Amino acid sequence: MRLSRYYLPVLKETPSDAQIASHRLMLRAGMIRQQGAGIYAWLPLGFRVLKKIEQIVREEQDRAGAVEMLMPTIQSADLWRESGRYDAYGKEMLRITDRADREMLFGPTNEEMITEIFRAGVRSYKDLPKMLYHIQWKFRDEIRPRFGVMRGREFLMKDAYSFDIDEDAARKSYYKMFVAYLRTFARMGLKSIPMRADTGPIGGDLSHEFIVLAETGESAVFCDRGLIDMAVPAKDTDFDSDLKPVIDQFTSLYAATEEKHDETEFTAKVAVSDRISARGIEVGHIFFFGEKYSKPMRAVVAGPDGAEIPVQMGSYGVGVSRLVGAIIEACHDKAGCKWPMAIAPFHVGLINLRAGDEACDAACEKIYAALEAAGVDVLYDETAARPGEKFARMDLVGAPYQITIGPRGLESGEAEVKRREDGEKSSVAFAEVAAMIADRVKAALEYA
RNA sequence: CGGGGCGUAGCGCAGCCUGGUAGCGCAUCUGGUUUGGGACCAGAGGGCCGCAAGUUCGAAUCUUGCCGCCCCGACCA
Repeated sequence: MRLSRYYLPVLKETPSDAQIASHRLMLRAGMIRQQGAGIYAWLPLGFRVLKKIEQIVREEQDRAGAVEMLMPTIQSADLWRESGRYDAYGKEMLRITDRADREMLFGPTNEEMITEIFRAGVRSYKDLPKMLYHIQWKFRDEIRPRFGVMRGREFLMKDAYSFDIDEDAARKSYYKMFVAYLRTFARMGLKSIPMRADTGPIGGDLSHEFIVLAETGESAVFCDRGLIDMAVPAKDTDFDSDLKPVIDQFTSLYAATEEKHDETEFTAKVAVSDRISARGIEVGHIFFFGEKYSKPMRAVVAGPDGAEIPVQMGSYGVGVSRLVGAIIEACHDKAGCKWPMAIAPFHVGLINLRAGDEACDAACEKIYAALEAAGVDVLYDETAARPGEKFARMDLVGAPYQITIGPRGLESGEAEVKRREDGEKSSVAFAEVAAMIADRVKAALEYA
C-alpha cells in the first residue's frame, strides 16, 4: 500500500479523552474514530488488524470442529420471552421497535437464537454433537463504556455454541474450545491464562475466563507463575483425541480472578516466589450451562430409548474487537504499537527518505514490488514529508520491520533495516534486503 | 444510575470570574530556504464559541432548560 493513497489520519497530539495506552495509540495511529459513547468506526489501519484477528479466531474454531454461520444483529423480543431473559436482561439490552410497533432488540448475545435454530433442525441424539459459531457485532448498552474498544457498547465477538446429549459429551466439547482458545491467543502473540470463573446457578468446574495480563486490565487476578510458561497445544492437535490431560495440566495450577479468588488457597498452594497478583484483560470466556435454554425453549432430541431429552449446551465467547486493544496493551512503547507479525496491519514499513529523487524512488519501487510479490504486506511511505516525521509515523503504525532507503545508504548500496520490537538496526545490501525481509516475515508467520 | 468535570478551528488549549461578536500552539494551503529522528522564514485559509430560550443597547462570557462526551463508583465479551 502506498501511503499517499491510504487513509491514515495520524495525530501528533493525544486526544484528551484517551486514558489508556491502547485507546490513545488507536486514536493517534488513525485506527479508529469515535462516533458516540462506546461506538467506534474502524478506519483502514484498525480494520486490517481486526480482520487478521478475526481470521485467526476463525481458523482455530474450524480446526476445533466448530462450524461457521452468521446470525443477524437484530432479534425479536418474542424469542427472548421464551427463555425469560427479555425482562431479566435489563437496560443493557438495546430495545427497538419497528414500523409495525413490533418489539425488537439489538442482540447482546445469541443463545436464544442459536437454540431456536438448532431445535428446528435436530431431532435425534444421532445428530449430536454439534458446535456452531459466528462472528458478529453485538451491542450492550453498558452503563459506562470506557477504554476505547476494550469496553465499547458495540463490539465484535465470536460466539460458539455446543450441543451435546449429556454432560459427559458436553465436557468434551468444552475441552475442545479450551484448547482452541489457548491456541488462538498464542497465535496472536498473547499469553493467555485460563482462570476459573463463576459458573452461576449450575455449578461445577466448567467455566473459565481467558485472561491476558496487562497493567491496565480491568480485573485483579491471581495465579501461579508456572502458567505463564506452559506450552500451548500444537497445531496438529487431534481435537477428537482425549484432551483431558491438557485441561488438567492447565487447571492444575492456581489461577483465579478477583471474584473467585481464595487467598487462603492461594497462599497454601502457591509458593511465594510463584505468586502473581496482577491485573488482567478478559479476552475469552467459556461456559457450560446445561439445559438453561434448551429446557424452556424445548430444544430436545430423542435419546436411544426414544424419550425426549433437552440438549446440554455451552457457549464460548471471544472479544474480537477487544483483542485489538488487548494486544496493544501488551505490545507497545512510547512511540507506538509493536505488532506481533501474525496480526500486524502491515508486516513492513518502507520509508523513502527522499521521495522525488530518482535513485531513491527507483530503489524503493524495486523493493516494494519484490515484497508485494512475495506476499508481504507493505506500507510504502513515498510522501514528501521530512525524515523525522516519517520515522515517527512508522513507529506509531508499528510494523514489525522498517526498511529505510535514503541517499546516504544508497551510495554504499545498503538499506537500513529496523526491527520495531527492540529497535535493533542493521545495514543490509540493497540487492538482498527484499528477499531477506520476506523470509523473516514468512518465518514469523509460521506458527506452532 | 449516583458523584465530579468538560463542550471555543482538524488536534491540544486560553478567553468566561469582572458582557463590547474570538485568540495561541500544532496541523492545513502558497512561495522560498531546507532535508537520516516530528525544520526555518514570509504570507494565507479555516469558528451559527454544543443547541434552545431568557436577561441586556450588546452574550463565548450571566440565567434556565436540553443534548453530547469524559473521569470515579456499582455492572460487564
